[in-house]
Amino acid sequence: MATIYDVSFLAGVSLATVSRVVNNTGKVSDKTRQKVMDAMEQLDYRPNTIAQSLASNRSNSVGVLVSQLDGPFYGPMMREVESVLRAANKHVIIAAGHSDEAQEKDAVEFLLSRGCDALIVDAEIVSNDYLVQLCRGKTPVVLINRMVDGIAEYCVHLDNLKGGYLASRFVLDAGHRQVAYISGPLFKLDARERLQGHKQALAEKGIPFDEALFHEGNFIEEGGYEGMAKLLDSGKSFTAVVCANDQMASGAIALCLERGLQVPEDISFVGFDNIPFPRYISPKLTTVTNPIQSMGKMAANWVLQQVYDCRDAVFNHKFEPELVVRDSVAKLS
Amino acid sequence: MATIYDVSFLAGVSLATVSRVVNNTGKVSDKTRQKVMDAMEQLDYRPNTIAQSLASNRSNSVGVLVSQLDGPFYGPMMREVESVLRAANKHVIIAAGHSDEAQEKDAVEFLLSRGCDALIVDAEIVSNDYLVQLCRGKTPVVLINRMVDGIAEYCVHLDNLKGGYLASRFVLDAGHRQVAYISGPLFKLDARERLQGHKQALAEKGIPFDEALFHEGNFIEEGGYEGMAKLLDSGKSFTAVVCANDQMASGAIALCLERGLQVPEDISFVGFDNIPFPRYISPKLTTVTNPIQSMGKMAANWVLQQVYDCRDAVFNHKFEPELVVRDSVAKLS
DNA sequence: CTGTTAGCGCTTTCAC
DNA sequence: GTGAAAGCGCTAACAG
Repeated sequence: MATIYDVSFLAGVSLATVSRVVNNTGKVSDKTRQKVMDAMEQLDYRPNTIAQSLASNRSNSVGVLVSQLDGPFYGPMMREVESVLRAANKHVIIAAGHSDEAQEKDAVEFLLSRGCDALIVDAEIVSNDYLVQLCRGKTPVVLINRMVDGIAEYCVHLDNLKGGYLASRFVLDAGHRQVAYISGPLFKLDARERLQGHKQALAEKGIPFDEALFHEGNFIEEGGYEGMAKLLDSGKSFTAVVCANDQMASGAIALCLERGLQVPEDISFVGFDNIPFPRYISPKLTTVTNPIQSMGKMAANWVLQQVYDCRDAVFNHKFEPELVVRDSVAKLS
Repeated sequence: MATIYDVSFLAGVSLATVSRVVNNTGKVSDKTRQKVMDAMEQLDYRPNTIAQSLASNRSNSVGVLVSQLDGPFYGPMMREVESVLRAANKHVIIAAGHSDEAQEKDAVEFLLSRGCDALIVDAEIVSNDYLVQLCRGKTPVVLINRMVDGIAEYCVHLDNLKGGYLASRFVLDAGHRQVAYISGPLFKLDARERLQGHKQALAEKGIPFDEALFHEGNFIEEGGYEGMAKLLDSGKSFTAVVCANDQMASGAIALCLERGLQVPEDISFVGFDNIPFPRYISPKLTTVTNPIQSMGKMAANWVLQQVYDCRDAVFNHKFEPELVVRDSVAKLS
């Protein structure tokens, strides 16, 4: 692999000049530039980015921490992040936290020690204090899917409460009065917020929240499936189920179909997230959008702006969910 | 940020000694080691990985190229890759090729110039020649989902032909004789191989391949949906559809349900890949497994072994698909 | 077992 | 406009 020395020698100029044309910085005469370009071409020179990083104290890489790499949720977000960042020639280093505190912290350390110029973090477990500390650190950080007091300016998040409210409100407006709720794991903030939205919608209609119609799931299909079984077996009657995400809704619907229940004739369903798949199942799932792609893009652009001062986007902190009405809720009234 | 100098000064030892304890290489007396450890602790020293890389000519990072970051397919693979590699303290740098030749090449360049110690590549478009060239290069490469003559030892792939055969064979054995086929885009090798398996199964039963019952889709839901519409509208009759992946099968089934067709009573379906979601739709999709996770894990382990000489796994090149029988195929005979 | 000493390949003042 | 030279923080002979 040719080095900058080889190029400077071949072109008959100094190191500094080669560096200038490589980085397109400083003034270089056209003639010199051409000589350098030719030499680079001839040697198939490509800068050693490691050396660049060491010398310039910039790694040109940004670390992304998500809780999982699989599943329908983070893929679309990462897609946007990668796409924005690579267009700007920045590297994306990924790490997964797997919803485990030690792993999350470990991943952050890992990314930090890698010398990432910035971090995009979707942390589920670590404490607010830890995040505050992190944001106060030297490396710029943007937090996705989380709103932490005191560092709100680094947070990009969805109004989950409103989303939960919209979902439940829709079911209620359709005339349902006995509404079950399959929640995400309550150690996750978004799960708590969505539940809170549900309770708020209930309260507005003067319906008391009934613990017997509540199940704490895990945000994946299995959890919805099991939760639904529990709910059904409890003997409590209900005509609709609000699920804290689409994956659990799918699992729950699957169980209903297995037991010969019609959706939405016998039981209505609402989901959350608007992931791609449920559009293709029957009945099409009514749900609430979660603009995770936009959030990913926003985070990436913010990094670009803050760290590499390219572009200048307005930083939108709070994203609004919207109801997507499809076919899984029956009108009762 | 403390440097190795600070540590060596505080501990009263040389740079080399500090380096030795950091890397756990060479012999260091317990007493000295302890002094160094204390100093590191006290200074909250963390090695600068960029400098390490430059000096050791190793980046401790491996590049992963996939065609997309979203979708149900690559997530599980990346999950395994990340998990294996991070456990070994290696960084995972990702890039997406988006099924575009320029972008794929670009991504490879990108990863290479980053000084990745190895590459795990799922390239769909670039030519075999390009890949041969790449594999002959200095950086070790493992190719996923592709079998290229001459560099077979670097390939990890699925026997797609067999998979296609299994799917069609099952439908045929169930008594279906008019079988439509919704293919993946034929510029992709796996799509071609699966189709070939289909044709082989057909041939075994003495059934001629009928162009009118064939649709070239795009491996995503929309393609299945549209292909199904085309097939249905063509007026040709058929009792089963073999889809080259589950996503298209889902789209196709969705269209059937919209049109009031029963699955599998009116039309039977088989998919391919065994992605998580379709297990939760109705009817549960009969499909063929694609052990993409195992392939990811295998690739990562190979890298570990080859590049970092840890572990010693047997390198399994060819993975076998298996039929998963669920409820989407009706028995006709 | 420990220290000395060159670099790794590039950026970046500071002169000229 | 261009060049000289001093590092960036660490590894890896080599010597002792």
